[in-house]
Amino acid sequence: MATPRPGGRTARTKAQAFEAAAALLAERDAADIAMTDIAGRAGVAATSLYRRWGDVRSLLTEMAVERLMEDSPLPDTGSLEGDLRTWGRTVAQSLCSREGSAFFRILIATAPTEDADRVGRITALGPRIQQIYDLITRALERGEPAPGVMDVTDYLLAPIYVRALFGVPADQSVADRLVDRLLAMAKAGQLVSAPP
Amino acid sequence: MATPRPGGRTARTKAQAFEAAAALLAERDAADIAMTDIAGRAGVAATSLYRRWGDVRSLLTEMAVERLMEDSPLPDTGSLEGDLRTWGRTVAQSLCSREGSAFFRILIATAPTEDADRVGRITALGPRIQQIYDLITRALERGEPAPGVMDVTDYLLAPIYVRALFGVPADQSVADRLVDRLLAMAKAGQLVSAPP
DNA sequence: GAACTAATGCAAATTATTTTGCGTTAAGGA
DNA sequence: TCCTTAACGCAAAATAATTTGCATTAGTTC
Repeated sequence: MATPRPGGRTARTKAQAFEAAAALLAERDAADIAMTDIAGRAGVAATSLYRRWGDVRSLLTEMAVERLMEDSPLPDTGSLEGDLRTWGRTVAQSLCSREGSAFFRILIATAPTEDADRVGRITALGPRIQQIYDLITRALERGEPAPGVMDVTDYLLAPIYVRALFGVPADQSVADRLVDRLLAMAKAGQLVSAPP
Repeated sequence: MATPRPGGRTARTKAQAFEAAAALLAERDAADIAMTDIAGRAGVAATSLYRRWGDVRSLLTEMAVERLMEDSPLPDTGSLEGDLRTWGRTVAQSLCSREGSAFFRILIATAPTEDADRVGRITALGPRIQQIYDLITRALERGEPAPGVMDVTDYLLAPIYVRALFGVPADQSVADRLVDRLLAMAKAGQLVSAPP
């Protein structure tokens, strides 16, 4: 039978490969990174990488997803405003750093275009959507009025994403302003407040 | 002296190459397109393409920029609301089509990460920013109150871009709703109205 | 700690990509 | 029309990327 071995050596190889990939991505463009380069810096045979990931794209994508998820955990401040503010700042800081921006762009660049891919593309957006959903659900459970998931996506996440993609700096004040306006719109009753 | 020859044959080669590139991009992922493939479909020698564009990335980028600019011309309806609505619909339709989405992702994927690049990355965003600027300037000259360029970017362009990138469909009603809320915010005085 | 085998490394073979040299075609100006 | 030469096509050479076969290492189970 085929018994998988996630232990010791395998995990070490993956860690080395991901670290090398991240380092290379920090110094040059994704399109200029070859499997050979990653193998060389990681101190690993290129054959191993080919056998495990098939091609550079897959390796880079997997690495980027893993790294991006490590950042921006879900806060719990007790109020929607506090949660959104904290989360917005974290996301902005994570994505607009040089590293975060590169990871994010990798996800978009490598997302397949085909039909089955829609799932793949949403994968990149998905986890954050889930976080938004959780924040809103908690607010509604507390009895607070809250905007819909798509509203938060449109008016908080999207502006941050666009800044990250195009290299426009986004500090805390930018995130704060976005949150302020989102909440103002929600209070003015302009956004749909759909309970889960 | 080196006299450039943009005429006949040169233009034809470029047109054939771009058409082939666009066709290939419609059926497979950008990373799976080789210079050889484009040359083959275009009925052109690969050497010519290498000599002119250097690599596949440059060719695809140049093509995508050209094609994206052909769409979404600047409207002039006489009112800011009308202009924004028309323009928003056009941009949404252009970017969220299968083809437009692929072109747009190419721009982001191939934009260099380095320092000098900031210019390069903004290139993709730039033309639309200019359009926004023009719309707003016209409105202010008519005496209409108008939001700032970054406001339109954040609340109209960014949501559309994010939908395009992640494959979320965006029809006219989505664009219309975004415009409505943007204008509502502007009227409520929440947005900075900075004259040029 | 011995047997089993997934995962790795290494070298050679294979395939794909990119460059180079040179003859040919055709645009642009006289 | 004729001349000049930019842009092209073709074939061969040079590089780079990927695959394959086999020996070796080291988790995992018993």
